[in-house]
Formats: sequence, structure tokens, C-alpha cells
Amino acid sequence: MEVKKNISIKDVAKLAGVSPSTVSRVVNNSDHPVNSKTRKDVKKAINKLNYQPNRMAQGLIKNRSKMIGVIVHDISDEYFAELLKGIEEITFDYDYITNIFNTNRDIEKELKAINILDAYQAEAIVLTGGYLRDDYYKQTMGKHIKQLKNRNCHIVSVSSHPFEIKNIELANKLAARNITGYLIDKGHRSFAYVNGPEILETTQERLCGFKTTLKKNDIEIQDDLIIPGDFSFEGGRRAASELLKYLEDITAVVVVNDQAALGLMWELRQKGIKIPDTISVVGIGGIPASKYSYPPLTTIVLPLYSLGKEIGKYIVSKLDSKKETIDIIIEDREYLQMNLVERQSVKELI
Amino acid sequence: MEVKKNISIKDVAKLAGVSPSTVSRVVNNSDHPVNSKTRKDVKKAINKLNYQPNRMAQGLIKNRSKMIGVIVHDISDEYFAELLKGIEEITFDYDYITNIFNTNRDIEKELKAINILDAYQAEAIVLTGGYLRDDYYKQTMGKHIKQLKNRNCHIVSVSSHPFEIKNIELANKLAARNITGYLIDKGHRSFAYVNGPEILETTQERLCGFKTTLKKNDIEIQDDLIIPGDFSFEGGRRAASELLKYLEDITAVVVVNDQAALGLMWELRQKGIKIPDTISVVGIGGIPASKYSYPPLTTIVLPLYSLGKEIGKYIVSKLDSKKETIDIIIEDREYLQMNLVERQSVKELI
DNA sequence: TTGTACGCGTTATCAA
DNA sequence: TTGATAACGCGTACAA
Repeated sequence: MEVKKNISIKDVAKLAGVSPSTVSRVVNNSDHPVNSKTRKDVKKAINKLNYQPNRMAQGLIKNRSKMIGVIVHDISDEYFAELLKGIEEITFDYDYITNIFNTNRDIEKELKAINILDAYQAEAIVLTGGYLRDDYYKQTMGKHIKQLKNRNCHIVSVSSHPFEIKNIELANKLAARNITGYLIDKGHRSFAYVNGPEILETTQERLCGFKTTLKKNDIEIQDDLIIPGDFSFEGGRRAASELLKYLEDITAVVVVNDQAALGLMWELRQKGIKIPDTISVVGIGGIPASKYSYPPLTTIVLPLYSLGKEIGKYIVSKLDSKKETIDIIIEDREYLQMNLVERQSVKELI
Repeated sequence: MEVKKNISIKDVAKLAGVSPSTVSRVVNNSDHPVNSKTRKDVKKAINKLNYQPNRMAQGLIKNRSKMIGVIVHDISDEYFAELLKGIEEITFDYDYITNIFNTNRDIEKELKAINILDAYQAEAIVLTGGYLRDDYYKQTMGKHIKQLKNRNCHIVSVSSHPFEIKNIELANKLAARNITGYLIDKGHRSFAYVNGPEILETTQERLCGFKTTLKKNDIEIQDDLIIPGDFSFEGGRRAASELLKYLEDITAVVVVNDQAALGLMWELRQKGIKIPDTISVVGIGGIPASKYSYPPLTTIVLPLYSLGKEIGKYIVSKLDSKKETIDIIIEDREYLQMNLVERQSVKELI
């Protein structure tokens, strides 16, 4: 059994008969002059040994980890998958690696993730999920963020967070207002609403948008008709069962996100309820699967894949100062562009 | 503007009035004795400065990066998302971080990912996607893998790869045989098949399983009825359009994976084709969404989330020698357990 | 019980 | 044009 050993710059230097410094200069295409024959020799040695600089050592000396942390709430939800895909695609092109943390909205895990990212000297962190409304979280996270920023770690969040970081507003209230207004335009006057996790700021914002629009149109809603949920397909199914009690009283249901809307529709259909004939359903998010549900879901499309790419560009532009040429849309845009897409889950009542 | 600086072990030592070694001993709960008052002082300093050891420095000295690379073909496909979720969940508990690479089955990207993981001294790599049948890929990948193994990096793959690594067989042939046999049991005799990316070994294995079963039952199939696809929902939709020509000749279609089967069913329904009345459809994979399609898809369920967790356990057990107590199912099992789940996409013809 | 000195693999600085 | 040396932050063998 041979000894396991990494190939280091020293091995290359020895093989090429030069000093490590020279090898380093060749590897990094340094400005420092290197004799062309020497360079050739070094390159040959590098190829022969299949040498690659150790990124930990580089990171230490350069204080550049080239690591980007992405914290998601649920990677099985296409919402997050699309976002992650966009971020990774761009940053990978610039030689960054993406660290993923799937937290299930667990505060402890979220905090531990941030901690580890700090320990690795991550250069950027993306909080893809909404803010978790919790005092302990706020305080601890706030402390970490201060420290992270102090060593120039760039932090980006999707949806608003109460921290001094780059927030990409998803305009949750606006989205909920739009989709609710759309239903009203179609003649609906009595609604139910399927809510998300209470702890999520996003949940609150969307609910607020929904209620605001009702109020503006002089429509009352009982608390019973705000059905609890958790953003998941299964949660949507449970909400559907709950909804059955109120089916006679309402004509439409606004669901806080697509994933849950899909679950709700699926369960309703199982129970023999016709959508949109008996009840209309809308969601928010515009995940790919919303196109393919039965019936296809009318929803607000948030372009998450391209947002992910924008976030990637934003990060790269902040980190690689040379690359200022990148065209960043989100740099000074307040809100992400959104589109209401009419499909077949809403019935026109007028 | 204050100077940006990381808090290092030296800062803690200075504040506590001790040497860095003492701090290190406290941080790492070393066996080496430390006076309890000293320990208290150090801990206080650590808390005050919110000190965390720099993982790059630790990695360098200990030759332990605590990084695990996961290479996926398409993170938006629940198949991969579930796998990733499981891997991350377990390894995170043991303080590893997960690096994700979304390759879209691009050979160059796959190779670059491996390269970067090597540079970071990743301790384990999971190839979640099937093998890409390509000579250049095979050769280059093979070289990398040899080198990775030489420094004790554990490599695990899902589905068979022609490398000397831990292969978790997904029993693709068997799965295809089972699901095809099931259709035959239900009285079907004329089939179409929707294929996956040609380059994928998985594709070939499943197709082979399908053909074998037909042959065994003396059923002929024309090449026209092997419809090309790419594992994606959209690919499934395109296949559906193609399939229309042959609708009179067949009673069932076997689709290489669930994602594509979902697309196929969706498009067929758009065209007014009734499933399973006009045609029966089956998939392979058992992704969560297959439960919720219309109609729910009869498929072979591969338990990906738990497989992900098993892979996580396997990796941890290999890396943390102390934790030999972990119960690893996949250690010596040849095949992953699979289940045929009957739902409503198949019509009984007898 | 504590501290000193060295090395992990790099790169930057300086001297030759 | 090249090489020696120090330093990044840490852990550890050894000395005290």
C-alpha cells in the first residue's frame, strides 16, 4: 500500500528543477518575468503530475475562499431549486463553488449554517428564503451578519429581512394584491385564503396584500376562512380538506404559494370538486409545475431562475472587481418583475 | 472606515492573556490538561470575540477539508433534489458542508467540477447522475478519480459507472423489466417507449430492460416506437406529439423516467387523449410529483430521499472512523429496494 | 499546566 | 530572471 499524499507545488518544483516561487508564477500567469524555457519545463512537470494548487492554502494566504453559501428552506420545492440553479450557473463560471444548506426553516440549522459559512470564510451568502420571525433568530443572526460584513462577506436575501443586507424584494404584498384584484375583476366576492408558515415574513406580507385588497373592495372575510398551511404540497392537501366545510360560502381561494395550491387542487379533485367550476384557485410563484397541474394554475410568475442568475452576477461583480462590466439588473431595481399568468384555474363569474 | 480583519486564535490568546496553543486546546477540547480558570478565561474571550477557528487553516494542517461534493444533472428534477436533501441532511449533522454542482449533463462542466473539488481537497464526492457514455469523459474522469482516491477521497455514484468507485446500483434494467412485465400482465401487447438522453448509461440500461421483457414475451417493437427524449418534462411533451402518429397501433407507453412521463401525460391530455382509457402510461422513479399528476402515475418508486440519507451515512462512516456505529444499509446491499406502485395511469385489458 | 517552534501549501516581498 | 523567506491561521510535538 503506497503512501497517500497530495501533490504540492514543491513536488512540481523538484521535478522541474526550480523553486516553488517559480512554479507559482507560472501557475498564476504572474506579471513577474519567467524564462520561456523554464516556463515550458514547469508546465511539463505540472501536466505530468496533474498538479492543482490547493485551494485551502490559496484561500489562507489570499484571504479568498471563493466559496458562496446558499441557504434554502426546501430544495425539493422548485422555487428554491430554480433560484439555486441560477446562482450556481453564474458563479461557477467565475470559479466559485456553491455550498448548499437545506434548513427546513429550522432556526437552529439556519444559524449553524451561517456559522459554518463564517468559519469557511465564505465570500458571499444568499438567504433564498423569507425571514423567519423570531426574536432569538433575529438577534443571533444580526450578530453574525455584522461580523460577516466586517470581513467583507456579501449577503443577499430574497424577500425582505430586517438586516442591513442587500434585499431583493419579491414584492409579496403587491403580488397578493394583484392576484386578489384579478379574482375580484372576474366577479369573485367571497374568498378563502390558504396561509403559509406563521413564522415566515413572506407569509405575513402576502396575507396582508390579500386582506388589503379585500378591504379596499369592501369585502369582509372571517378568520375561519384563513386556513393554515406550510407552503408544501401536503399542506395544500390538508387545507383542501379543511376548505370543504366552507365550499358553499365561497367562490375562490387564494393560496399563498404554488406548491400548496397544487396540493390543494389535487386533493379537491380527489374529492370530486371541479376546478374552476365549483371553486377557483390561484397561487403565487409561477414554478414550472404550475403550468402542468390539472387544471393549469393561474398564478403570479416570479422569474426565479433568472433572478438566481442576477444574484450570481451581482455577487461576482462585488467580488471580482475587474469584472465591473457585467450587466446587473438587480443592482438598483427595487422590485423583481412579476407577471400574472392566466391559465385555467379561475372561472369568470360575470 | 475601520480595517477589515478576521478574528484569529491570536486575538483570543491576547485577550485571554495566554498563548495560542492554550486557546487551541480549549477550542478543541483537547486531552491535554488546561487549568480550569485558564479555560474559563479563554472561553470568555472566545465568546466576547465570537471566535471561530478558520476552517481553511484547520483543513490545511489537518488535511481535512470537511467538504463533500455533490454532482447533479438537474437540480430542478425532484429526483436529484431528494437525493441531495438526504445527503446534506446527514452530513451536515456531522459538520460537513455540501458543495453542489448542477451540470446539465455537460461533460466539460462535470469535469471542471471534479477538478475544483479536487483543488478544495473534498473528502467525498457523490455522482448522483448516471454515467455519461463518452470516451473523452471516461478517460479524463478516470484519471481524476484515480488521483482523488489516491488521497483518500471517497467517491460514490448512483447508477453504474465504469470506474472503481462505490456504485449504488439502481437496478435500472430490473426496474424497466418489472414495469414492462406489469403492463404485459395487464394484457398489453403493443408498446411505445420514450427514451432518455442517448449519452446516459441509465438510458441504455432501462431501454435494455424494456426490450428484454418484450422479447421474452415474443413481442416485437419497431424502432419508430422508441421515441427520443431527454428526461425532462418538456421532452415528455415533445414525445407526446410524436406519439400521436402511432396511437392506433399501441395500448401502452413506457417512459424512461417520471419527469418525462408527467410531461407526456400532460401533453396528451391537452390533445384530448384520455389516460388510461385510450393509452396507458408508466414511468420509473417515483418522484413525489408522480403522485399528484393527472392521472396519478403508475411507476417504480426509487426511495431517493432515504437513499440520499444512506449515502450520507456511508460517507460519514468512512470519514469519521469513530462513528463506526452508524447503521449503513447500502454498505453491502447490491441493489436499492424498489417498489412498483399502482396508481391510475394503466388500464387493465383483460 | 503552559508556551515555543514548526509545518500544512500557498503567495508576496525582497534580495541576488 | 530566479530563489529564499515570511506570512496566512491553525494544531501539535516538545520543551519548560
